Amino acid sequence: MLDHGTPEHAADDPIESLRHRMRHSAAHVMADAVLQLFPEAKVAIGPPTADGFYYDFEVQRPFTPEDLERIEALMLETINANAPFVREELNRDSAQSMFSSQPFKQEIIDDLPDETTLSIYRHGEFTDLCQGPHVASTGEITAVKLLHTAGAYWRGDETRPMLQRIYGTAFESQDELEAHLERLAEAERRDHRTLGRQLNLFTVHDEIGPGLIVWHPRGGVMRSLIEDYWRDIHYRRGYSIVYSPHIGRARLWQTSGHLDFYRDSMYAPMEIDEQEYFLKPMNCPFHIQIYRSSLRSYRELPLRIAELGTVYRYERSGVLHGLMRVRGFTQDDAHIFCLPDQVAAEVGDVLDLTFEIMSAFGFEDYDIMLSTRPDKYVGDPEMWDHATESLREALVERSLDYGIDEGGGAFYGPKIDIKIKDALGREWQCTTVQFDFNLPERFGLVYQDEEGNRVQPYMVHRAILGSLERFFGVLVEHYAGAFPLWLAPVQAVVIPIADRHNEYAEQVAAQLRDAGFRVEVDDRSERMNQKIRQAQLQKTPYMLVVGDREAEANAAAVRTRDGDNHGALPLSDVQEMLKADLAGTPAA
RNA sequence: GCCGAUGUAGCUCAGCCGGAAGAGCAGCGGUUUCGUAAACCGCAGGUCAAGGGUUCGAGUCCCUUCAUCGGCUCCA
Repeated sequence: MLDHGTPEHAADDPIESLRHRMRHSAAHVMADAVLQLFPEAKVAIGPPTADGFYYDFEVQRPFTPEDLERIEALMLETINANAPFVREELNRDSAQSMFSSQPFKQEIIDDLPDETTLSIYRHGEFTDLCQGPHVASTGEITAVKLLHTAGAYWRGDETRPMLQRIYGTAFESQDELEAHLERLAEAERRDHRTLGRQLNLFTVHDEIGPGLIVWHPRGGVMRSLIEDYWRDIHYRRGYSIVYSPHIGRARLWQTSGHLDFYRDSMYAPMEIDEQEYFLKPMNCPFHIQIYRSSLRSYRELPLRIAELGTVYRYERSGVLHGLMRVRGFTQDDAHIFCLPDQVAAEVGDVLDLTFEIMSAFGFEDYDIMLSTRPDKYVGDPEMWDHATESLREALVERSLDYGIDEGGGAFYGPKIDIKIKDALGREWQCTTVQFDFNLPERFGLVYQDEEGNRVQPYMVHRAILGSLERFFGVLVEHYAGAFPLWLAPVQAVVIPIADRHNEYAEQVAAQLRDAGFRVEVDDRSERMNQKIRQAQLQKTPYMLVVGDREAEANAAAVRTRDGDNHGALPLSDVQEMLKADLAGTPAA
């Protein structure tokens, strides 16, 4: 097999480097086991990945869970045999004959540049084309586990054969492996699709259609809190907030180029008065029409037009995933039209805004990527350079670490993508800041400069949360459904101990509601224990237990969802406690 | 779209070799009025995803479609 390059950080970190070699070696041992059980199997590639390894095979029938058990058992035998990994270099001809029965290996050999030194690694009876590196012997694969199987195209190309991939992972100790499996289990417990149902936040329905979300009252409260905060901060940062329709005539999408280049992702047109209309897959053309609604002066720029714009895109059925990948979603979209000498400051402002917003939602770790001009591009190369420089400048000015994806920009402009890291360290793509040299040209955007010349403005497209649906999904998983007080759909539930306390419970709730809190009363004829359990399961931040003693004292016994019982507090103190909890949040 | 798995009550799931559709939770009715994570009794609830086929007989076997899940590819 082929090494696809050791990640640079792996070489620096001894543990990562060991894991990398161990997993790579485990992939060999797995292929060995598969060939013993399925001698007719054709092997493809089997690299280590960020947290494990896989190997792709072409086999007569897909692997079953029982197959995985047998393969894993055989792997353990090989590991126990502690067979050394032996590297050998060889020339192209002997490699070809060695792998004469392995067509994928032959293709790999054929595609390698002539000057490449071919090498193989052996352990026991098994030999694989491979650059290495590996551990010294199979016994050094300390803790290994096969996880699941999946289909995967040969070389990721859907016109090539579908292979069967087996995923597994390996660690330097059994403890580390178990910790990893525990992280996977924790991720499953946090799954926003499960929590979304349990906490009654949203659902998807067969009857409505795949990838289309309905937000329930509790999810709806949270969404409006997010939107309110978003609007407020955008107004304060000099954005104008607009609204645009969900459909537009074919001509608009013709001009924008979407019909030529994006049609596969658009919902089919509807015909009205012999005119074709399309559901919008993007908001840009509408914002551009706003820009074009008058002749713009340089004095008006920068013009920042923002919208929580709902778009519809046809996503292939196999890629839909809860809220993370849907067909109808709302982008927190904005388009900034500006002068050349405003570009750097505008980009910087977007970055600052991003970090402020993300931090409000508890995200503090980022992975930033700058993508530069690809081979095929539109627009003036000088404007490209200026734009790319301004992106870089904004990053450097803020001393931000960032990677560079050379040539990874869109055909219409360079961009910065920001991934946020959640509580489990998983990365989510949300924020994107992209220059666009295509649409201003297509729509003939201009402004009039000091000398009366009509000049094309710079256009920056940006979304910070990305889509409200995806961001909400990330938020659910980040907090595991235990939202901070300012976002919690129900901030406190009042729990009367017996029915005779219902009336007082309502008074408590009414007082807190007057103070602006979202409070419910659990007046079911159930025991207090049941009500507390329910509130815990709903991850309600505050439980206010009221019985005879509290009613007497105009108080409530405060329990927080971490299980702490704070005892009976006067209602005024309860309010203070909640207010203190809101300090430093957008609701403060 | 492709590979594989799955689809049974509102939810989570059992249902063996084809032979009378089940449980827990939720819901509803009643009893209970309780001090920090599940009171008790009862009732109701199903075109077994949809459509077709095989069979004396299909939740169970076969085909098609739809959806979901794990991936591939793509992406906010």
